[in-house]
Amino acid sequence: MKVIYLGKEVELEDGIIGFNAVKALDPERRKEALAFKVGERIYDMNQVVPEGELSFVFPSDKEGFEMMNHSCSHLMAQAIHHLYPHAQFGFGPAIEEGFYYDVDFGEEKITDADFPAIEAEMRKLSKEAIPYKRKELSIEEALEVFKDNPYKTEHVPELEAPISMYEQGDFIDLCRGPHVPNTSYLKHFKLLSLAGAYWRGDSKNKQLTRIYATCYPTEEALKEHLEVLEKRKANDHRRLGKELELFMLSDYGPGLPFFLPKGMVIKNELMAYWREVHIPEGYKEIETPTMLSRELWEISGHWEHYKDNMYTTKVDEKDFAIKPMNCPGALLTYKNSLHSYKDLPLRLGEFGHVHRHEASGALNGLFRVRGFTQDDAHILITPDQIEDEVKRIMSIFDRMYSVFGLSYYIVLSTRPDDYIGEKEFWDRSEKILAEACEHSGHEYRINEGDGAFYGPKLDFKLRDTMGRTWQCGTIQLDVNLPHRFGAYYIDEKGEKAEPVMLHRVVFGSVERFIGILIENYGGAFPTWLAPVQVRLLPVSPEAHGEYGKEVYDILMKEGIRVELDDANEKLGYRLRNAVVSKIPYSLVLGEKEKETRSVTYRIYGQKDQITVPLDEFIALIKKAIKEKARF
RNA sequence: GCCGGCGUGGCUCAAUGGCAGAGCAACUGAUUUGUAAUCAGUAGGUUGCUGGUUCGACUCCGGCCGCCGGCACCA
Repeated sequence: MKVIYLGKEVELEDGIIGFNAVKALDPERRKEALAFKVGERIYDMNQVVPEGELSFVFPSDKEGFEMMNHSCSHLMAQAIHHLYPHAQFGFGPAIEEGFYYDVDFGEEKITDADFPAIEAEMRKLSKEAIPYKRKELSIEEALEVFKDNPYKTEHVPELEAPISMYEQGDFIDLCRGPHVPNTSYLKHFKLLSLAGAYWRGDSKNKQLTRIYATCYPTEEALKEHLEVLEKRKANDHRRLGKELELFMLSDYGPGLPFFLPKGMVIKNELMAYWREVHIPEGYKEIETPTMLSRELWEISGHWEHYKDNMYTTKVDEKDFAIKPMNCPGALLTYKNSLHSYKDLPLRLGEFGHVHRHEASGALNGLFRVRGFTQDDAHILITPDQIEDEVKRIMSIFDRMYSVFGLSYYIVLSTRPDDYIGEKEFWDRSEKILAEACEHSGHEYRINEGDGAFYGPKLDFKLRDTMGRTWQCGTIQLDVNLPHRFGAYYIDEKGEKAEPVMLHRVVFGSVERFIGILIENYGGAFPTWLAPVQVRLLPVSPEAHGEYGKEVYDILMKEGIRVELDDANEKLGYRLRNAVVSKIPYSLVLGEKEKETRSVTYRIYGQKDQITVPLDEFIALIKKAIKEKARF
């Protein structure tokens, strides 16, 4: 039999299994190979090698890592099976940085204090080098094997026969495979956390206990990963927000962030930047009320569909709701005057402070809050302006995200089952959005059927320190709301026509975006965003404090955010404070500087001391601010 | 909302049934400082709230609130 190996044709005996193939082709690494791959499919080492392009999977490969973790989830399940014989197993897949298994422990309560015992049992089983044996059964046979497990019993009939199983000693599990040859390949693992997870992700179902864990090829790699997890915590925006006094949260208003003076600087700078970009793009800024009457929310449909998430109140026997979205208000402003097709696109921007009663368990720092500011805009266009407008918006997104050095991916959500409007409108819009994604040069995915009932949408996802992704920007097409509000424009023929509305946000929630930025910069903001841009440090406050005050006044007048630290402390101490506060520029002012009207600056994260005339420093920092450069 | 964990001075953490403590920060004084922590002193807590068990509760138990990790949610 001939196979292609490393681009060359090689001869292997017919019916050879993976173990023997690696022995023949790559004898040095034969003990490391976890599996072999022919074409796109991965096989266990004891399976017969079919014809095609052959390669081997090693622990260092992405596929190898995934396999190890998948096999490790079976190992963990076997250990749990030994310690908790009544435990029933749901699903246990590999995930990006490890694996989990959903387990029904019945009446038994499990806490992370039980982890060491499970790990110990896993280690014992690992030493026994129990082989993973693949079996293929009919549906009836599989149901017989799992007759006591309601979860597998539910799952088996949904699969196509033959049903593959993997048996390791006294434990058997339903599984597509492939797996590492035996449990001794898994030595460096750790159980990480415990969580409740609904069976099949449906909150109507029973909640199982999910155990998250991870497995690495070597002890060093595992250690390294655990260190990464620790380091990520140091960049957590909640921690940095507290340390740097950017924002706070109070028990008096869960999910309702307070912006402290330093955080407010960032928020204001972001809004200023937003205007700087949008006004020349033809956006007009509006402001609509925070609270509007029930009748309005009935027209928009929110009263019926979104009431559980709205804060409502009764005034003079009349129901009001605090806005969870800005669209109805924006449409009222649109309807305030008559519009011709010549007015379109009409771009109405608004920093709208909305409130939504999110589930208590969903709240998370600035990422998920109950009150937040959307950098919203509602754009009213004719149906044939969709393409052009979407492209314009995407170029704004690209421009703005790149200023922050943020990478993102796009998700296109298409027509759901319960859509409204013409199917043709949907097809055309989806095509336009998909093309826009392709031209953007960014990674994009399609979420089939996940669009809103009123139109397809593009979501822009940014990643946080912990590797979680958060929706920030979005572009949504909407044919519903303009219709419900009876919005129209006069077309070329002098007839009334219904506009299409685009909802779009770049930051999404300014609060969430700030959270992402805090983590992205590790709290060390570029000069233009830094709450304090310059800290002045007179060498001796007594001798040089006067010059310090002079420089302070000059920089203040130039609009630079400056602080003077003339505390009665050594220079080293005050410099350290400036560094810990992550201030971009620390300026040392001593005898030399005083005499020559100069400053000696040191940039955050660098050790160089550079002395320049004061005027020159002002010019260089202003340039950095103007260009939104880091320094 | 659900599962599990957690809640101690402004911050980070200790004390596990027996007198609530440390470091940092704050304040006072000395020192007058040249690139990541000068020294000494002072003050600061009804241990999230609430009910119970106990001679005695930060510690054990119940309820509530909040936070954290997930799940669900995010038209």
